[in-house]
Amino acid sequence: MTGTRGADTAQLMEMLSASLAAYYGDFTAAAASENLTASQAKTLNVLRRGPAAMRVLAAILTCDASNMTGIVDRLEKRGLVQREPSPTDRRVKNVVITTEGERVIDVIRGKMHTTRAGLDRLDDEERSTLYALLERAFMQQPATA
Amino acid sequence: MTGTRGADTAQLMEMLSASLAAYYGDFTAAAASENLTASQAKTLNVLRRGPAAMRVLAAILTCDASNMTGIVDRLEKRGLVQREPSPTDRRVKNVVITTEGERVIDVIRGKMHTTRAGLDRLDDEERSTLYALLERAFMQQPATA
DNA sequence: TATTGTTATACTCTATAACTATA
DNA sequence: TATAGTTATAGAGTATAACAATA
Repeated sequence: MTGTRGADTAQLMEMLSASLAAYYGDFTAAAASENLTASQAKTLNVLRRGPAAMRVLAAILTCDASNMTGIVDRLEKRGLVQREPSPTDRRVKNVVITTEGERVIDVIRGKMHTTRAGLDRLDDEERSTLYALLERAFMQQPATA
Repeated sequence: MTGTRGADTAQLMEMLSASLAAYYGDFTAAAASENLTASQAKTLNVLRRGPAAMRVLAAILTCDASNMTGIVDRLEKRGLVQREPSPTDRRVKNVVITTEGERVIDVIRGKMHTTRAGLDRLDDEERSTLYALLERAFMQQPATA
């Protein structure tokens, strides 16, 4: 665990790439099993924590605002989210997840068996270490939060 | 680094999700700066290590074989890859990266400033640890390699 | 004037099904 | 029969530009 092998930047980026691809594949498959695309599931995942304006959603999903219209349209058509007018700014529409939407995203999370099995191979201390290292490397960008 | 905070599965999966978004956003932006989509750049990245048949590429990129036709078409039209007939099986076409393709994917890798800066925050031992943990968690799936 | 959300447009990615040429 | 690659098709994601309503 303290060796130097496999620690140069190129190899680490390859490992990150492969790991994140595995995670993303697991997420996409779980979403597909509920007939949702990855973008739709990601949107539900964000809304799971609370309502957000269209513009805010687009910023979080790093896509153009015009894309959110279609994504939210499809989620709304399936009754997984709802558009509500903002009380404070009549230009803004807040998107709210429905009870059914919460149910579906929770099911998807529960279906990420590959990721869960992988994380289960780590003990508590290793999981804390992994969390801390990812946080250091990815969550402290100067102006990307 | 040995604390227990932030180590439960749900939080760790959130951190993975956020890390993925940061990494993928960095990669996508770098690819876009060279007028390539993420799928096109990912294909070049795979071919950087050697030729591969259409079918094999599709398996690695986890998409249907029919998708590769279009992706490789566009890369070929820009002179970044070439289709070559397999000497051993006349059904198979091997896709080979060109010198220009190698140049472009190397440029893209070099432009992943956010990811590189993040990894630079870790010292050698931390990088080795991160590599080992990711390998344990994601690279030892029973039948997904 | 600037901003929010939408529409229109064009391109890319994606899976499914059907096709061809091989094996 | 089965497999490799392609084509046709349709749905979804994506960015750009232009627009109406609101700030």
